[in-house]
Amino acid sequence: MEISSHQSHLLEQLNEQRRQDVFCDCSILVEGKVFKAHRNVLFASSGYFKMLLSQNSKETSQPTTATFQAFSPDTFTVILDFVYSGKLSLTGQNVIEVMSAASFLQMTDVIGVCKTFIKSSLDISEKEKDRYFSLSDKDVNSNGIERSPFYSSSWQEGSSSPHSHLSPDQGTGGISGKSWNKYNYHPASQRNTQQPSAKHEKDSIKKAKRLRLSQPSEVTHFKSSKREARTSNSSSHISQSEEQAQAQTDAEMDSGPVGYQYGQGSDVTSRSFPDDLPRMQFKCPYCTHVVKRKADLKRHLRCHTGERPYPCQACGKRFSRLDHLSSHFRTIHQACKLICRKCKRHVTDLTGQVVQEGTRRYRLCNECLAEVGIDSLPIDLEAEQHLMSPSDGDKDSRWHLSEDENRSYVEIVEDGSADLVIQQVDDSEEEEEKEIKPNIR
DNA sequence: CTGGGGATGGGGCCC
DNA sequence: GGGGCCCCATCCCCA
Repeated sequence: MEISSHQSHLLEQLNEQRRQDVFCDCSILVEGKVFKAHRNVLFASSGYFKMLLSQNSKETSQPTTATFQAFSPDTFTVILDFVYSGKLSLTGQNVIEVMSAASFLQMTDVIGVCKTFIKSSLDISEKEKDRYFSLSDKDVNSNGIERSPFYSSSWQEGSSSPHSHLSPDQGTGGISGKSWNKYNYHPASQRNTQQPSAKHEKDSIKKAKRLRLSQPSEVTHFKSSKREARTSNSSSHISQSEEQAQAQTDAEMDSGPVGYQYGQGSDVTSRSFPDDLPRMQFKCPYCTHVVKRKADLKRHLRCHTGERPYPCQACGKRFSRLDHLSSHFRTIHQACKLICRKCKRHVTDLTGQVVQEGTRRYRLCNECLAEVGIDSLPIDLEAEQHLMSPSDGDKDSRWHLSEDENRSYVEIVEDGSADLVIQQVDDSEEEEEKEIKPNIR
C-alpha cells in the first residue's frame, strides 16, 4: 500500500527543517549570502554536490561549506527552492541564469525545463508575430495597443507563456514540465509600458553590439588554435549559458528594470505605431537587439544559442554563419590571399607557391620559400580527397554529435594531415572548391 | 609592454 | 528567406 502524499509531505518537512535551520549540515556561500541545507538533499539533487560531498564523505562530522561565484544568490534561491519543493520559479528574466546555475550544478532536469521554457518563448514569439500581421485595425485601439489579449485564449489551452513570472503561489511549472499552461499572461498594454523608449532602444542596440558573445561551447575543436583550446578549457560546463546570462544582465541594465520580456522575441517593436508598418522591427528575446528582418533575427539568435551549423570540412571548426565559414575556408585552407605570408609581398602563381601545413594553406614567395628551405613534398591526393570530401554535405550532420565524437573527428582529420607540403594551386579551380566544401558556394 | 596584423564573429544590407 | 559582401569590433599572436 502506498500513501501518495508521503513524498510531498517528506519534502515539505525537509523544506521546513531547512527554513528553521534544523539538522542543516551544509552551508552554501553565494556571493556572500549563506544558504543552509542538508547534505543528503543536495547530494540527491545535484551531480555537482554529489561529487563534492562524495569527496568530503570521510569528514561527515564536519559541516560542509561550498562557495559559488558563478551565479547570484537570487538564482541559487530558485534552485534551492526547487530542490526542496520540486517547484521551479522560472521567469523570462531569470531563466538564463537559472539554466547556467543548473548546468554548473549538473541538474539536468532543471536544464531541460529551462530549455523548454526558452524554446516555448521562441515559439510563442512566432505566434505573437503572426498574430500581429493578422491584426486588423479593429484589434488596435487608439494608442496602438491590442485590445484583445490573444494569449489568454491560445495559451490557456495548454501552450506555454514564458512572459510571466512564475512563482510557487502563482502556479508553478513542475520539473516534469507538464504545468506550463499555468503561466500567467501579461496583457499587451502592460508589456507596452515596459518597452524601452526609442532612444533607449537605440543605445541598447549599440551596447548589444559591443557584447561579445563568443560561444566556446562544444563547437570549438580547432586544435591548431591556442586561443580556442584555452577558451574551451576555461569555459568548462557553464561557459555558454553564463555568457548568455551576462548578456541578459547587461541588456537588462541597459534597458531599465524590465527592458524586455520573453515572448517579445521577434516581436514587432513598432506595435505602438500601427500606421507605420514598414518600420516594423524584430526584437531579440534574449537581449535588446532589434533587427528589421526576421531572417536577421534568426541569424542573430545563433549568437545566443551557440548554434554553429556550418562545419569546415577541412578542419572541423564550426561556424554560425555560412559566409564566415566561406571566409575561413578561403583564408585558411585555400590560400586565396595572393600575399607571401613571410615577407607580405604580393605573389602570383609564378612568383610564389602555396604551402600546406596541416590543413592550413598559405602562400610564400619563391625567395621566402628558398629561405625557409622547404622542399616540395609529394601530396597524398587520395588522403587529401578523403580529408576534404564532405560527408554528404549535411550542415547539421555533426551538429548533434557529442563533444567527444566531434573531437575525435577533428583529431582524425588533423592527424592525417600533419605533413608540411607545397603544392601548385589553380586559383580558378571552381570545381575543386565545390568538391571540397559543398557548404560553401 | 606595445603596436600591427590575422582570425573571428556580429550587424547592415543588397541581390 | 538565404547567400553573400562589406564594415567594424574584439581577441589573440607575434615581432
